[in-house]
Amino acid sequence: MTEITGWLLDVYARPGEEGVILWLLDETGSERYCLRQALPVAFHAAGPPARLRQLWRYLYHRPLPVSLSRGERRELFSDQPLTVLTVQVTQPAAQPALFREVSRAFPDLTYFDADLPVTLHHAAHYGTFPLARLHVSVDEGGWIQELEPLDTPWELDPVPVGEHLRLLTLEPDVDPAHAAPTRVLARAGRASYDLALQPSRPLLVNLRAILERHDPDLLLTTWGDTWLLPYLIELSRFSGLPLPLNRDPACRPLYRPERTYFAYGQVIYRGQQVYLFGRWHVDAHNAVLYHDYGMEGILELGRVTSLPVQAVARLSPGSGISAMQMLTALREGVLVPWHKQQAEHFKTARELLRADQGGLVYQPVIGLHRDVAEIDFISMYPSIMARFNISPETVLKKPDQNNQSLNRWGSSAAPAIQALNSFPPSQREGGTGGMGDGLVPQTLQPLLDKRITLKQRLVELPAWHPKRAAYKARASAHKWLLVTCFGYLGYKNARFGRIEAHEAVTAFGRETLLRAKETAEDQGYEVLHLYVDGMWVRRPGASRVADFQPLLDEIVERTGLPVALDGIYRWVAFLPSRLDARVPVPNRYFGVFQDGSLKMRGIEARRQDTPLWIVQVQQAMLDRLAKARSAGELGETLPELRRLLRKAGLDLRRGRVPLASLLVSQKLSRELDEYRVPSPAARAAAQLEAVGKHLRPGQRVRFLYTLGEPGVYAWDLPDRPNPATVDRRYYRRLLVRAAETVLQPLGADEIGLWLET
DNA sequence: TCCTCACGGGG
DNA sequence: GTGTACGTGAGGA
Repeated sequence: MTEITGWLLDVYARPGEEGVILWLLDETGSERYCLRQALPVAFHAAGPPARLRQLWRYLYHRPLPVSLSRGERRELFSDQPLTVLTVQVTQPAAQPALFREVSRAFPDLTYFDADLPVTLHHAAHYGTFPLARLHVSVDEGGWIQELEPLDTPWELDPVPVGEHLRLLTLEPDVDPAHAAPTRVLARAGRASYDLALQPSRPLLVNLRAILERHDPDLLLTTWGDTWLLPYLIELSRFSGLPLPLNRDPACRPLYRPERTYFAYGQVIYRGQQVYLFGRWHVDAHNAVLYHDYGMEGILELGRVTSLPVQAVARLSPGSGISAMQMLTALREGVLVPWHKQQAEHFKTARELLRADQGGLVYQPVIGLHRDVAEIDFISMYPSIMARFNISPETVLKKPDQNNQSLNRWGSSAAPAIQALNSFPPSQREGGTGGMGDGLVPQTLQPLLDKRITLKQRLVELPAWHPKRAAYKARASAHKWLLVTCFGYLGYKNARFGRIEAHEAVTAFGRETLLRAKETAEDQGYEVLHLYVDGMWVRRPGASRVADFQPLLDEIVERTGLPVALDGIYRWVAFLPSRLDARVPVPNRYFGVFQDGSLKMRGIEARRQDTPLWIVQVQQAMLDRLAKARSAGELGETLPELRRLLRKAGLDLRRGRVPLASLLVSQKLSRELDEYRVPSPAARAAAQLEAVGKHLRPGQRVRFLYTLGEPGVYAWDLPDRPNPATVDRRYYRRLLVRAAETVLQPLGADEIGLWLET
């Protein structure tokens, strides 16, 4: 028997084999072990007893060894235990095919635990997760006989794998979507190799030598999913020269096709993916939010979701939160439904009318305000779910029927909302994440706790501290999980979703914000604006953090939810609608905090489709405003802003603005033939289509506005655009518009005239 | 004036 | 392997 202590890299099932494969990195960092372990994987079927007996006979006579048993299980939405037929296999890799067959032969039965990733079974069974510290006992045949996890996903400072994790980066010299790469740069530790792509023989020989010499645990590429790995694999196949991208020789790289889907209110494109076995492949350009939280965030997501690192890198946070909920269910012995078969409860017409209210949004007081404090609820919706135990299975439980007091929403409000008034938040029990909580709050609570601790650490650590960046990335990864968790409640295909729970959360949110508003008004504040989970308040004489502390404390007392002072503005400007200057809009504003930092929302500089040059000019103007010590000094900045703008106008006229800074980048929302009105982005995409470059919905297209038809020039066309064709008047309009946004609150008008000489 | 299309928010 | 809100602004018919 061999004893090994180390970090878990991966768990997966090999076709045709018993149990699962585990890759372990030992604690000295010198060895990688490929081990095997038994893992029983089971799914359950429920239905009429006669049909279950038929299924039993059907499975009994099949060649694949399965063990069948009858039993009772808990189903989330029912108080009664459910009788199920449990089908267990010893070859986890065989389960998907077996289940497909069964569900086709017996489509009338209800299935549970049927389509879970094998890592979830392993996590639920053994308490594992990627990069978990494990102690294992291994027999002579390489089978794990005992496994003991030495930490949990909730460890704030797990023993760092750090330098032990060997990294190889591969990077082509140019973006393959725009030009044909000629070289690829490989780096491992201090070594770096510049390899020519042609001729291919030495390329493959060298790459193979590099892979064998460094034996990386992580292959970090740019465009590795969408181009480099498929290219190399094809090259290797064609030439017959082996290229050991996988560490596990028994497996071949796994391809997943490109796809386009709709989520978060927009079309999202995810390129083709290449998964490796025995080592991780992450393509920084095809990974979700890589720019936001990087590898550190991906590893954190792996730890808390227990999904494989290669998967979390490419999955939306929605699947992460979904995996966590399934894990909670598995551990609690609650059945995980196959797909989502939970229909919304029938609604009366009146209920439909009030349904689907979102967050509370006020119209701000237009104009410039000084000494305004912004108070935000921390992770408001997740906090509400945890605090008030809102979960798909708890939300329809009848509240105390004796209490018939009318609430703000009238008598048609959902029971959960009545419960809100029956139980003032500050007195209500529960929501502690302990036993007896709903599935969703139980899943959320440790996440909320960990995120808050991470953020506390960030406040305590000095700016130079080396751990800061990692904490920041991890906190950011958590943020996304928490944000999507709320949306997932209302998603019709979520396994553990229910629209009523979603509505209950927003109802609690509105009530919470209203209580905060009342609290502020009771303390003599003027409330300038409310937005979903934030509040802007002002009171003469209150301008320091300590002045607002009593208000914060009282809000926590009255709502039961955590709040934070986002900051105190020296001044903040709420902008009017462009279409009607008398109408305020809820989310267009900018301001400067007391520490001199800027905050802006909804203006040009925040938009992804604003040309870089426009962003830079607007940002420069805002930076200048931020230098004013007080709102009173803002007027004095006008001459300098005027100079800035004139110079920008002159740069444009004289052709001194780099074309690349004038590029607009927009996402295609549909296939080209589906446009009823061809948008500029669609016209640019059509130009690319004409030269054989097809773009899918969700992909970005970069273009310039040009004179004449079709009015745009796609940046990725083979020929460089002629600078003389740039539509300068159009860019001038964009410039004036962006300047107006900034200057409007200062009372400056006729901005266009500033550009005349 | 109406229609279509693209973007943001969270921290 | 997944969140089909909702409002604003821009541009063209």
